[in-house]
Amino acid sequence: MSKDISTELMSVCKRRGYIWPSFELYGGVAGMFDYGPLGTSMRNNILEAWRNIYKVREGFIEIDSETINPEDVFKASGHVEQFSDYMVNCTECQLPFRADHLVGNFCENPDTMSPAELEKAFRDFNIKCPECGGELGKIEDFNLMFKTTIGPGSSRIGYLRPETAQGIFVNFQNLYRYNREKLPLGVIQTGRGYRNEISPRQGMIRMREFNMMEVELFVNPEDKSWPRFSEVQNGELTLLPNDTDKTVTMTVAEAVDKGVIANPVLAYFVYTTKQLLERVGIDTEKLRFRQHLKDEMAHYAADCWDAEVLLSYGWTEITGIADRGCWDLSRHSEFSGADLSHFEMFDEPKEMTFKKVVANHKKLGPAFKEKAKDIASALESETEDNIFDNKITLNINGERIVLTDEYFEVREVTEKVNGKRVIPHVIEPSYGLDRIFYSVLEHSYFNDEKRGYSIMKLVPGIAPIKVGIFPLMDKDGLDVLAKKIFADVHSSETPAYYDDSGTIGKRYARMDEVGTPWCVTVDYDSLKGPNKGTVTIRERDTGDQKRIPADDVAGVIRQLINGKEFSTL
RNA sequence: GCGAUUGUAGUCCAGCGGUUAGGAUUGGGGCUUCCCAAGCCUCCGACCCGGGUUCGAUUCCCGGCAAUCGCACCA
Repeated sequence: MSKDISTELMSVCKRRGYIWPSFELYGGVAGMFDYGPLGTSMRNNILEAWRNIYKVREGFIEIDSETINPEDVFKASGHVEQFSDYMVNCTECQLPFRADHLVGNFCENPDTMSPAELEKAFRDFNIKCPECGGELGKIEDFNLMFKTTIGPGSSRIGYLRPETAQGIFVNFQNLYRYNREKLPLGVIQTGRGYRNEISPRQGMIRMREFNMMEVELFVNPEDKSWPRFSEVQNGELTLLPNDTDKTVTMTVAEAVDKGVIANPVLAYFVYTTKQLLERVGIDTEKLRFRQHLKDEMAHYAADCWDAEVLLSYGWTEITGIADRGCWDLSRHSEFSGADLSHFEMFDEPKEMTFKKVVANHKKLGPAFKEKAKDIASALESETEDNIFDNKITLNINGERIVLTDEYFEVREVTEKVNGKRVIPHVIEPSYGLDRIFYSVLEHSYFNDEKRGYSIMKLVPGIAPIKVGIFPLMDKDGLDVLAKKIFADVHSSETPAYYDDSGTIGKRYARMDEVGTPWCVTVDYDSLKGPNKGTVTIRERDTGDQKRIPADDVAGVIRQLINGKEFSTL
């Protein structure tokens, strides 16, 4: 496939109302696109297909959180550190470098230095380009998050979220309680994310403001099975594991058994992703799952697979499916101080016998007065190991207090333990909606030499318009019947398009170009003769026509959308 | 961010230091029993933005913005 395809396709998309580059009136802004009427419909259809799988089939719960987040969230998530680098370009060879890395051998804590300090260090230590020895240019702040302030003044820093995931993590306690404190807990969210890309390229593939469909599945770290795994175990996957450079085809069960994919739940959602992409019209011949390379994987990720599709731009990531371990919840727990763990009940309570330090309140009270309460609670968290010479040394609000054994006793107790606390692990299938949208268009786009124009072979479920309805001529009562059918179809909640302009061929062509799967035409036979009361229905991809009763159009279209074969009409 | 190429109706392309800026196609209206972009008539629609040179710039020069490609970055 040549580069021209994307140019041609974007031209059709712009002309027909799928996609418009944003702000063209004012010269345009790179990496930003608006969805036109047809694009908006199709995008909603893809989103609905995704919801049908995750919300309906899997029973996950959906939320909608803020796009502007306070700085704390991204400090915890690591984005503040990870997305903010000082960069410097060599003035000779133009290669960019992390400024803090260059001064690493000369300065303490280079990552805390300001741009001015870094530039001073370049001069002081005579640091040159490590590649060619050229002079280094001026330092630039390289922040991929859009920064803003919340409220008046500039004290409260906020960022536009670079992913929707954090909105789920910061709501973990609410979600966990909503789910009645049970795992697995599947949560989904769609919405926009923002990254101030340095150099957006490849049209809709790298956007500065983009739409995501994210799933965060919280599971017990010790149980990465999945109840419906058996339903997909024989499904085939095209995989590109990170220890080889060629793709292998194997079943889901094989991938897990051979340890290619780390665990069943991850494998299940890799296959789910294939199901979704196929359903919305991705050509599975041009789909593969590539495992992240060891050094490419985030340090916390246990395993990560990207769904990649072959586009005119080359293999392009459109979905990432990662086992993020306990990283996200641990970080938010650490930064917020909140308990984000799950209480895992044992199958049967365990009797555990251990030695416990018990405070003697009767003695403590009179001896320590108002300090007694703090001392007692500190005592009870002590263990036998800290008793030396029958004494325990405590640190109460900075004061060192030594207690003899008249103030406590060590008792052997037997307690029933019902379970333990664990930090859930996160399985994250994260879908780039705009990339999927574009990929569907590219995989559906065919330049039909015979017809002399392009066809968009969208799957019916995704097509923004399901049926075009035309009177052969805009007179003689043909228009009356056509308008009635149009109203019928709309009454059955099926998007249709009425067209009475120009010649019939032109109207078919228009519908083919935007991907409408069927067209219905009212002709003179519809009004009189043996075919009275029937109309023609035409299939987009073949051009084949059948006659069906005019009254049945709405019903037939619904059947066709639901998968009935056109040839059986 | 660097380099190369480019920027004219919705789309594709032509052109020029002084033009009513040209064509094709799309789009609107009309005619035609009109089933695969048929034909005829008719109408609407553009020189990316800002400076400079010049009597005069859509055209030449500089800068910006945007696009395509390569490098880098990002995932």
